[in-house]
Amino acid sequence: MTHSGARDRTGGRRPRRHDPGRRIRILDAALDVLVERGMTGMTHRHVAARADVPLGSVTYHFAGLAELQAQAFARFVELQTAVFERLFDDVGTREEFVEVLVDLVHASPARQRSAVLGFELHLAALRDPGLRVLAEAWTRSSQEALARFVGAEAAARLDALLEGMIMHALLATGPRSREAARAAIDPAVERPGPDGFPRTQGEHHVR
Amino acid sequence: MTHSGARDRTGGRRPRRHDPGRRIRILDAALDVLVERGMTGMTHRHVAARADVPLGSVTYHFAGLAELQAQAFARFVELQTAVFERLFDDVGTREEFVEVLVDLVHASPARQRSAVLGFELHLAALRDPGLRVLAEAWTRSSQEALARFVGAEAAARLDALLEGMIMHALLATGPRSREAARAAIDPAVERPGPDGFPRTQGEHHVR
Amino acid sequence: MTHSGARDRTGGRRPRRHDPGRRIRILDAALDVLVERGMTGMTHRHVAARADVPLGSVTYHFAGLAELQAQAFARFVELQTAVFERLFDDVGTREEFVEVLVDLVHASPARQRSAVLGFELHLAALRDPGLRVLAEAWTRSSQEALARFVGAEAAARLDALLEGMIMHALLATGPRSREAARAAIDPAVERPGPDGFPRTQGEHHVR
Amino acid sequence: MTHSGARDRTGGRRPRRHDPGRRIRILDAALDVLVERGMTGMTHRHVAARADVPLGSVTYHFAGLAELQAQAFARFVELQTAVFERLFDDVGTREEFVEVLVDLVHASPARQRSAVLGFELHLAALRDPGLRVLAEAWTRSSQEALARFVGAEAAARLDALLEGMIMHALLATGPRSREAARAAIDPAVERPGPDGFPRTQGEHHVR
DNA sequence: TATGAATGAGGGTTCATTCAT
DNA sequence: GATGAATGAACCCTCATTCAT
Repeated sequence: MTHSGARDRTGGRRPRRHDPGRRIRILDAALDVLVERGMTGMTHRHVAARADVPLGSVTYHFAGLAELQAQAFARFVELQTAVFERLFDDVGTREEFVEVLVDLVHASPARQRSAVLGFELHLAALRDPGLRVLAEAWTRSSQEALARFVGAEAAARLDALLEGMIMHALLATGPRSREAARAAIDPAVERPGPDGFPRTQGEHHVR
Repeated sequence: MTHSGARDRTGGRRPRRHDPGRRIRILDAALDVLVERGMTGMTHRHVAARADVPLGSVTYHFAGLAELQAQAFARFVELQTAVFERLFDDVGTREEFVEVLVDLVHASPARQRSAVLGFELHLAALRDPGLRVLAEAWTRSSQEALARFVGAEAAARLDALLEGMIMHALLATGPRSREAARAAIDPAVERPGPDGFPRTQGEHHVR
Repeated sequence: MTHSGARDRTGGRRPRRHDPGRRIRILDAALDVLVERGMTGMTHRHVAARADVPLGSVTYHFAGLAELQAQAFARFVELQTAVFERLFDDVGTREEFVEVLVDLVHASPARQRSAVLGFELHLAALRDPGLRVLAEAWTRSSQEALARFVGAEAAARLDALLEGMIMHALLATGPRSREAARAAIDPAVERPGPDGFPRTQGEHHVR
Repeated sequence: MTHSGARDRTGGRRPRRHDPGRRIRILDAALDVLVERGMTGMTHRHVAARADVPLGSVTYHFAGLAELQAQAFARFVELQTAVFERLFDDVGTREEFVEVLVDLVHASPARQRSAVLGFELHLAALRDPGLRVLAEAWTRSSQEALARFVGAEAAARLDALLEGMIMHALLATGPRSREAARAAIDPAVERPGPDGFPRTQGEHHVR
């Protein structure tokens, strides 16, 4: 098995001559499949069916399954980074910051989707170095977004706490109370120093 | 063509000796495979090869792949619960408790293994209600172990934090510093009340 | 494949030491399975499940699947011959004879069962000479039973007609009218000669 | 282990040329297998071997074994209907008609083949409603062909008689005498009415 | 004696991938 | 450029049969 010329796993978009939307549609379909059936179910055929394109179209646009997966994860990280950034756009006070984080761990369908994809990425990255850079990029961007409001170390801690809480929330049968979530998150958010809140203003152009 | 149009299957030739304990060995092999190749690689063949038994032996002992997976996860939860319990056997002070938790998030190979299995279980449970009860049992037993030293709510928070940190540690390329880990964990462990530490003494026989 | 010592396909009952009923129960279960799932479904396991005996019990009492099938068919022929004989026990007149035959082609559940088994035997016998003697025995006994009332040639014709009608009746969706059946059968039954009806009296001890 | 934990299937190497007509060849091979090995032997692998195509080719062209069987039976009915029609093309008199029918029950190899297929279809249809319509179509077309020469009720009777005789002929060890067959068939064919023979003239374009 | 354990063949099916069109 | 046909590996699973108990 020669890996059949997949570039560096995330690059190399290849054809794109016309109908450029099709490539994106396939990637989004791949993420849908990933959410619903897991890595095990991520096959050319399932993706093609989901994207409503012929089977050949998937193999045509992507050099192999591994590349399709890598690019799908890349798209996920890209989209998710933007979403995560925007999440804090209206945050002005510490209370608002905490409130957004509490929302974060509550499993709306959209949240659920991205959480599942994130965990799939994490697990896949454990065994595929090519995906590892994506996972790290995602973690870094998350922590950078948090670091607009708390210190770097606190951001890392907070990120870990949120990740664990989200995982627990995913599996919880009954809806978790916001109060419990807030009680967990609030202490992990630093009190604002004399320099106000948020800590750092300005540049948060991720990537 | 033989004497009849009947199914011409000829039976096996060399049945191996009676081998009690084979079931368990298959389950352990299944967990090994799960760690190394993920859910995607968890096939009858890989498991059989890992356990060094014929393919038919795996299908003989387990009614289907789903049952093999479920029982493998069940064995993981059972083993891990005991391990987790024992982790705190020698803990007498708050400092020792924190130290054990810091160890926990540092990725020794054994830790890494159980962490990966735990995350795989979490993800699999999302799509399989039958596994959900196992995942919940695992979470509950973890939190109960922690709750010997901190309150129930704190235990839940601590568990989430640890889970997130372990996942981050799994993916981190360089080794994390113990100090950073301690700085994250320590504040999440309640100060002992007037009733000393640990909170609850005595019986922690997990069943 | 050496046929593993099956006697002459129909003989050789083998153990019968105690619980002699079990062997019969297995054969009857085999016929049940044959009716419901066809030759394709006639497996040791299905038969064992149907007879409610352990799998090993089936392989123990029968030297191989072919022998089980052969003996099951033998039992069918034996039972069916007796049933067919008895069918005409109360027949005294030509009209009664025709009426019994009309009943015969009407698919009561019991009829349906034996018809299916008969056709399965026919088809299986095409490819297995060992079964062919059974099929011939069955045909012969049927025609002999009929020949108590009509001539030998007429019996053969009548038998063929009945067989074809039964097959058609099996597949017919709606219930066939008795009149149509009688209209087909009646002309195929000879008018009684001056020697009365039935033609031959006495010995019909089928063995 | 390669670059990833992904499914490590390597694709095929030497796709053969585009081969229209392969579908049909597979269906014909399936019928051959059905004749020789019965329903029990009708497997993807046997059919593939018979058609001299790779296993994957059979599963590619047919969504499942059931569909392969259904389409094979459909092809049989289609072909056989045409053959049966043509059988009577040169029939002008009642005697010729009877003679053709007598031929019919005599087991030439080609006859044998279609007879076996027909009986297999009958039996399979008993357990598969999807095949039932095919069996009915076949029966109907047979009777319609006969009904060109005799009345509808007589056609049904004649069809049943022929079917039974063919089955008996299939199993008979020695060749049956034509006279016996004629003696059975002739009385079942109506005497031509005043309108001559055949009853209906002209167009017998089946479908 | 009777039965569960064990095994390798083979069952239907899905799949990544290649190639001709 | 884009796609269906084609293929062989591997998938899960069932099976007849043998053997130890």
